[in-house]
Amino acid sequence: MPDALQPVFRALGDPTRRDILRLLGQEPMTIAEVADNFAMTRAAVKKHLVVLSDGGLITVAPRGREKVNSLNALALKPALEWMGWFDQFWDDRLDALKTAIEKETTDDTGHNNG
Amino acid sequence: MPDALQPVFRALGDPTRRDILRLLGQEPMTIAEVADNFAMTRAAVKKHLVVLSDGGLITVAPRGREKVNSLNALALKPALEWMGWFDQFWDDRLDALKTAIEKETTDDTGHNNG
DNA sequence: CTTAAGTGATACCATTTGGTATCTCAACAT
DNA sequence: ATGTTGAGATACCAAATGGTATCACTTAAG
Repeated sequence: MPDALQPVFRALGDPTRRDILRLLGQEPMTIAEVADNFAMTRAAVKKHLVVLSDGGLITVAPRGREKVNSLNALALKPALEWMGWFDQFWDDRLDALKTAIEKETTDDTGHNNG
Repeated sequence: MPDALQPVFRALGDPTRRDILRLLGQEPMTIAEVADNFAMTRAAVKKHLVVLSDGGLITVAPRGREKVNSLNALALKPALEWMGWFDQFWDDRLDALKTAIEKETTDDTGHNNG
């Protein structure tokens, strides 16, 4: 898959969807609850939720006749890591430091602490 | 400005534009040089470059009759910082640690969540 | 069963988007 | 001056996008 993070960036490309993510960061919500925070119909919000779900940014769980949408912030990591590639242009000194550290740890478990 | 980072996310929403950014990360290029790396016309690439420039992700400098496009990775920071808000959902333990440190200075009630 | 509430699925619309084709302008080489 | 090359500007097109309206389905409540 040449560009697996396209659905993520695609989902982040709309301000309403970014707002929805922040909203769901507070607490899981049904479609109606989410839609109550925006000046558009439930159907429109639902479309945004589909795009978000398509990008893996939210998970949807049925609760009776409702659908509870929960944030899955972990899906943001690929996009964040893609951006991380550009760190080298922000601060070369810090990048040199990281490179030096990486040379010491030839382990490939991919531990990524901040 | 309610959403100043919209142009940035908008620019990142297209895979071609993300590829262009990586490409310009190697070295500044003219429009023709950039277009030489994609299976589309110069005009199409130019449009992408306009979007990227609109998001501040690249800078354009004339050199003779050519236009040299250079990466401006610093413009990614607002988007990165927006994503940083979701760090709290990635690693609760780290967040709890940070919270604990903050509590040391405020001497709040010892309300610990498991 | 009947009714209401929450959701899913279409159909439809206006606008944006990604792309090409084409023309013109500016700069370099001869 | 002339021809060539890089780039800007338009016009144009097909497809995607964001949104509404509407209807069907499912679940909860009487």
